[in-house]
Parts: sequence; structure tokens; C-alpha cells
Amino acid sequence: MSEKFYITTPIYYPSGNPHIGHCYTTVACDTIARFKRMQGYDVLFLTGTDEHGQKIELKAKEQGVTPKEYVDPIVDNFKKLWETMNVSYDRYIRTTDDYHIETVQKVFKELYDRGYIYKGKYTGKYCTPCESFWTESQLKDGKCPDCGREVIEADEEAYFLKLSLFEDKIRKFLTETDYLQPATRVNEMVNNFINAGLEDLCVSRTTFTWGVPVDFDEGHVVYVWVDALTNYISALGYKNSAYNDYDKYWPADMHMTAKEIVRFHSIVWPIILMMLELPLPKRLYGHGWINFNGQKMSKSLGNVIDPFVLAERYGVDAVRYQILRDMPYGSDCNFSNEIMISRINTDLANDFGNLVSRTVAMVDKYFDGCLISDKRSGKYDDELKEMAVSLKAKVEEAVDNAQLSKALEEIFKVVSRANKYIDETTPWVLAKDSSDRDRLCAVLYYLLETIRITSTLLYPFMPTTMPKVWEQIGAEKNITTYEYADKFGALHPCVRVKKGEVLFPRIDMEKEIEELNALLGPKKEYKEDEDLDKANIITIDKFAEIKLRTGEIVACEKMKKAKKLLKIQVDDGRDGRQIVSGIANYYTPEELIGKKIIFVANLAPAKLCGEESQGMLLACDSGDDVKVVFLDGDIPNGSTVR
RNA sequence: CGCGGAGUGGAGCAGGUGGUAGCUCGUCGGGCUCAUAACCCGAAGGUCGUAGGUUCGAGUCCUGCCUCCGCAACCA
Repeated sequence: MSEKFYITTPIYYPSGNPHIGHCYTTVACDTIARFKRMQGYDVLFLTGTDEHGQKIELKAKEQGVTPKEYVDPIVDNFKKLWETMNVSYDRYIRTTDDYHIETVQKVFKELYDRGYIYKGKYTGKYCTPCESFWTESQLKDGKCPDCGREVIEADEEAYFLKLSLFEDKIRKFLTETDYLQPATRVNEMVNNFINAGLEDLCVSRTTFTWGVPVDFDEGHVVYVWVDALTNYISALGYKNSAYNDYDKYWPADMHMTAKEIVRFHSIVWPIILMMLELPLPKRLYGHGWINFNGQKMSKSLGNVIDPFVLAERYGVDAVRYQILRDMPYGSDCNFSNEIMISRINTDLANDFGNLVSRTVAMVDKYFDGCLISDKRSGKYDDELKEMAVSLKAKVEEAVDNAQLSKALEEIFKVVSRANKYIDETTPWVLAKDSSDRDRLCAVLYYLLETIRITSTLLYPFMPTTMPKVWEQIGAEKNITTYEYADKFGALHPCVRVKKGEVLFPRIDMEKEIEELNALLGPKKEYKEDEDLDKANIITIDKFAEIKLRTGEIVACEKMKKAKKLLKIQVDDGRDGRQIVSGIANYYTPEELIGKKIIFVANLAPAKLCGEESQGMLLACDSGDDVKVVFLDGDIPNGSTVR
């Protein structure tokens, strides 16, 4: 029986549609899964969605549907995307699946029975958008330290998981094994969370119902991590009868996640498993984020990249290639349309696609598409062959370490070498002399073999295109296997090639960027209109409740403790007031002093980083920029604005 | 003194256990014509953030400083 390999993506939270970030994690896992399958492993590749929680409950309510009804179409979109991206997952788990719920309840009960979960009184605060609890000491100015929004008083019963009992064990696990990759994250976790003292984790809630019910205590719903993390074993049939794969596949060989949830996968998850006395997973790889034009992706910036659009315009494999190639090991990468197009053009079109094209064309032209058995070896042959044959081991090592960009880099070194080989051997010169026919044949055969080997190793990365390559170079299925990826001479000596479509068409950068901008322009307007449609229409009375007044900025300074805040003293024609505003990135204090502004006069005062803000000045968002609304002309300070 | 990461030719990055500074893209020049105006060769371009220190010798080790980016804080 072949060895097993169990690999997982995180289960994604379907509060919105999938974006390029989800795409990266999943495609990376898919590539590794495909690679392992090619190596002969019995692979189980799991992905899914984490569908519970208050945030989804609220979003559903807003739309007047049940949480399940809200989530279903989004889950469909995730699945559709994986189909589009040619992702070969074996199993898709939804935390709303019955068998998963069954497992979560049993796991929860077992943790309770073992004394690791206890009932406590929670007097903390809860931030709905972040789905996070905060202790009083964690709160900043009474607000959620994560997003700064209001927190809800959550004075209630809750169950807690005794993480603190396992502090030493988890520290040992992280520092003495190579579970957490890249290793730089180990210090981060140990310093920030473990050494600071692990706080017990709240694992049940009573303020919402959209979750797995705690079956021995009505009113309690299992909260986030026990529910979500357990998916990795419930999907195998642990404590449920839907599957029977736990013994075979657990422990996981690789969990992959983006860096923001490394904490839960490196600390909470192993501790839960320790509590259950189950084997620990072998590897966790935390990758970086894809930034867009140097900025973190966020919906408010409107720079969330739609993977469907990319796949449609450039082809699935081109998208897969670019994100895998440009994501460096462990750190973030940049994405932009220019980067994507440039990758496609240089690597895929110019180097690889063109290599296939010119080679096949030459066999076609000089040999009528079918090589002959006479071959004479010559200079340069050995070097090319050596590089091609030794490639497999390099790629294997890189993939085993989740260094997919490194793997691609190695493969493309060989592709480059092959292009150079053509120049060195000048087949078009050989073709002119009939006495060189056997030499010409050998050269072309070497090229076809190099293409066969590189395309075989590229298959896990670009599974849609490689079979087309094999068809063109006349490679049968039995020699595009892993076994033959380090063997030279597998193609039939008299192989027949078949000219085919252009594998990766070149893209006209300027034209494409223009079209993309045109595409994105109107879309943005549309979005704003949509927002307006959704906005509540208010009466003039309601508007009159908002007291706007004019004022003059008489003093302004940066706040020590906050990067984005300016402390502004405003002459409001009365006693004066202080306004704290988050515009430090857009204005210097000097620029503002003396300017006339409009502010909201009857806004409840709030404390920001220790300074009281008595009002809000008007400013407009224009994409990445913020402009304060200044007044020209002479208006007495304190005038009413209507 | 909150935590962490980073500052290397025009751009994006390697090197980082000390000993002639590399890669990709771009630019310029040349070659070739089989090929998706693709391919191949060559050149220009860096005092490796800064100031000190250790050393025969430092992107590479140590110290101070500056700048940028995450997290955190925060956008009233």
C-alpha cells in the first residue's frame, strides 16, 4: 500500500466572496497535492468553509435570510472558483455539515469530561465584527483593540479552554520540532503569546445561536476555534460515521494557512489535540499575503482582485503560475496587473511556450513531424541532458518544503538552458546540409525530451496546459509520469509531433492595462451607486439633527501615541473645542493651522488614544487619499451649516 | 524605551556560517531567423540606509542612529 499524504487548506469564512488570497493558499495546496499524487502518495486534500458565527448571523439578518441561505451561494462561489482554478480537492467540508457538528459536540464534551473545559463567568467584552472576546485589560479606550469599534458587554456564562495548562508543552513543541514553518514564526509565537502567558480561551457563547449547540448545556453555542479547527479530523470521520479515514490519514502531513491565523494553528490546535491525546500534525506552513500595488488588500480600498476575471482573461494556468512564482517563501508578495502580465509574457509565452512552439515547428518543418532513428550526438548535449535529468530532485526538495516559487525557478532554469541550446546547435544550419541530418535529429530529440521532463514537473503547477504540451510533443501518458521525470530517452526515437494551439499567448501590456482600467473604472461608479441604493433615505428632520458648524483651526499637533491621529484645536466661536482626527497621513499640522473647516458639533465626545475628541471634521475619501473640506471666504467661526 | 520585518545597480529580489557583489525585469549594443517581433551573447549601471567598532580583510559580526513596512494602536 502506498504511503498517505494528508494536506489541508484552512476552512474559509464565507462572509464575502473568495479573493486572490484564498486562491493562493488553495492553489498552493493543490500543487503540492498533485505533486504528491504524482509521486505515488495516497493523497487526501481537504478544503472547506467555516460557516458559523455571529458575523454571518448578522449579515443574514440584514438580508432577511437564514444564515444557511446567506452562506449557501457564497459557498457555491468558493466551489466554483476551485473548479475554475482546476483545484483537485478530494473533500470539501462545511462546518454546517451534520457529521462535523456531531464531531464538534463530542469533542467539546470530551474536553469537558477530561476537565479541560470549565464553565466560567465571562465579564469581558465582545467585538462583533472581529468575533473576538477581549478582557478588560486588552481593551483600548473601551473599544475593540483590533478594529476600534464598539464592543458589546458580554456578562454571561461561557465555557473556557484551559490553554494555560499546556504552556510548557506547546513551547517545547514549537521550539523543538520543525512543525511551524517558516521557523522565524516560532519566535513570534513564543515571544508574543506563550511567554506572555496563555490566557484561557473562551469556547462557547450564548449571545448568538448560529453555531454548533453545546449538547449538554442548552443556550451555549460552540465558539469559533473548537468548531473550526476540529474540521481537520471531523473530515476524516473522527467521532462520526460519515467517513472512516481517521486511522489512515491522521496526523496531517501539512496544514497550510496565511500568516494571520498561524497563531491558532500553531498554539490552539496542537493544544486541543494534546488534550484529546491525539497525534500532532507534522507541519504547518504559514505563508504571506498578496499585496496589491504595495497595499494590503482590503474591500474598502476596492483593490480586492477578482480571480474569476483574471482566470478568464489570462487563463487559469497563467494565474496559478504567477501567484505561485512570485510568492517568496514566508514573506508577502506584490500583485499588480503589470507584474502578472510581465510574468506571463516573459516566462510562459517567451520562454516556455515559445520553446515548445519552435521545437515542434522544427520537427514539423525538417522531418515532416516525425523524427528518424538515426541520431548523432554532439557538443552541448550532455550539459542539457545533465540539467534536465537532475531537475527532479531539486523540484522535489523545494516542493517538500513548500517552496513553490523556488521549484518553478529551478524548472525555468532548464527551460532557459534549452533555448540557449537551440542557439548553440543552430538546427536551421544543420538543416541545410543533408549530411547533418542525423545530428539535427538528435538535437530536436534532446529538445523534445527536455520539454517532456520540464512539462512533467510543471504539471502540478499548471495542470490544464501540460497535457496540451504532451500532445504536441507526442508524449504518451506512460512517460509523463514522475518516474520518467529524471530519465532521458523515454520518447520514442521516431516520435511524431503535432503542431497545436499557442499555449500562452503574449499579451500586449499597454493595451491590456488600458482595457483593464476601462473595465475597472465604470465598475467602481456602479458600486457607489449600489451603496447609495442601500443607504437609508432620511428625512430633512433627521438631517437637521446633525449640527454642523464652521470653525477655524488655531492649533494642531501630532499625537505621540498614534501615527494616524492629529490633535486639533478649533475656534468654534464659543469656548473652543478639541477634535482628534485620523488625517495625519494626509496633512501636516502646519498645513492645517489657520484653515476654516466644517465640523459636526453635536457628536458625542470620544476618547482616542487618551485624548478627548469633541466632534468630527468633514473630509472626503477619494480612493487612497483624504481631503479635508476647507471653506473659503469670510465666515464667522461657529456659523451653522445647513 | 510595545513586538516583529526590511533598507543591495532604474524596478523587484538573492547573498547573509566574513575573503573578488549575484539573479529576474528594464535600458543600450550585437548575433540569429527555427519560433508566440519570441531566442542567444555582450555592455552600462551598486562606495550593499547611515556613523562608528572588531578584523589582515565586512552587505556578511558588534554598537548607535535614520528611514520604511507589518502587528499593535488608530481613521469620531
